[in-house]
Amino acid sequence: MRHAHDAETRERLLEVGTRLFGERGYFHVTVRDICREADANVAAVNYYFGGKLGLYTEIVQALVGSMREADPTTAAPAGSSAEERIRHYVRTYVPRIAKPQGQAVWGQKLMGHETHEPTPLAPWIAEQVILPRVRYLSEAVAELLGCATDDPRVGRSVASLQAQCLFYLPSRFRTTALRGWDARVEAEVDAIAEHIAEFTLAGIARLAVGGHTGGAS
Amino acid sequence: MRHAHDAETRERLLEVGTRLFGERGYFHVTVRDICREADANVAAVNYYFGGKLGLYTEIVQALVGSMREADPTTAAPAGSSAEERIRHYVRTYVPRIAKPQGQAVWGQKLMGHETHEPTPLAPWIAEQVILPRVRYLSEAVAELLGCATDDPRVGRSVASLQAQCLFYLPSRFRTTALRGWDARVEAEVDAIAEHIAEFTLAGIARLAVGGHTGGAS
DNA sequence: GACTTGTTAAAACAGCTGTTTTATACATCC
DNA sequence: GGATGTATAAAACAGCTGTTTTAACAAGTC
Repeated sequence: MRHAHDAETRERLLEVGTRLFGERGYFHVTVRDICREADANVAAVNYYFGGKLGLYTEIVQALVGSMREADPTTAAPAGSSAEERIRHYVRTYVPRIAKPQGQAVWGQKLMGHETHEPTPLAPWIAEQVILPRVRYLSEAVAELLGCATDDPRVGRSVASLQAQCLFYLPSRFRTTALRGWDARVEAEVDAIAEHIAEFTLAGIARLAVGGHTGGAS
Repeated sequence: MRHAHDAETRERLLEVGTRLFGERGYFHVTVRDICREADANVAAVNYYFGGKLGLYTEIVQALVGSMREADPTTAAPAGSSAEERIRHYVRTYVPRIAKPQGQAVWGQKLMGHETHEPTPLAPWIAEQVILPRVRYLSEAVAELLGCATDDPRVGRSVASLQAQCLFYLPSRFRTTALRGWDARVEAEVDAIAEHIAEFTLAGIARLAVGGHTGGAS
């Protein structure tokens, strides 16, 4: 097994760590879990990464990087209308959230864990992943409403859209407590995405008609 | 020994436990934390409740009970229309979620924790709290759509509505990573509730026009 | 008095946590 | 060859976890 200048161990720790942190979140994974599955010694994590948080940091940075590359906000056809951009966002984002594949799985799941048990990296993650997304969506919504991006209706509509998408993040609760949820969602992802897009655009359209900003109507 | 302050320790454990479990979730609270704040011995939890899970169970049962009493689905004026019922639901539910007060705080927060780190009680909680709510909303939405409650559009619309409401559950992530989020939400709860109601009703209205069930358009 | 019963207190328990230490291989360079 | 540096392994570390044990205390009953 041993010796030979493998960078293999370090690599295996990253692989296994990515999967386990994604599955259970930072606090529910032990260094020993990772080392056992990676066929490495308990001390290996400290040797290569200076500690559990060091390993986690490197993993998160890699995942955030790959998530930014495949950002649904950068892939929209140039010159497309605001409505098209929103549809495109939902159509690519929802399937990625609901039944993620490859690397993206762990990135999405890890975001979910950070949501409810933030690590010291949470603020950085928010800045890297959330804010660009919010800015992009805000512009599209503001365009549809014909108002500035700091109009209260914009932020609330973006929240409504994002809330609907994130609702389909696989959650331990729905998996364990609502039998059949995961299977149904997975089978209907595309229809769900269409629903969210249609639902959201209708909501925005009504806000555009109403026009007010505060407690409208 | 039947003195007046007989049940005091037991009571204090329940009080402190409710608060701490609500704040941090089951797994992030230690028996020692509770006992320290309750001025009780470490062994007290086992003495009165048979263990940490026993204490948690009793707390959850009480909270679920109080949540069912104050259920927004039972308070709607009799004979009101489906649209009125939905508006009423959102108007009472969102403020309760976003800036909960009294006992309700911990009930809502605890639900949030169960979502991402379910305890053995999760299935029971789902059955007691989630399902009645879904059934109630499904009926109202089906009425608006003029279709059966098992129409795919119904479940998806209920999910869209519920997702928007739950989005405003105070989350550790948004509190720590998005400065100013909590304050803004708290100041604008009522406007946000109006937004969600309007947004949702518009979405449902469009689905009613479209009419299809699968990947509509 | 002794006995029981309900409650509290302190200590100890075994188990797991992240981390550190110590030792031992191997490879490379001088 | 010996020194140096890298990588692994095993053990030990101090700290915390939920739980259990043991003992003490107070009050009511005989």
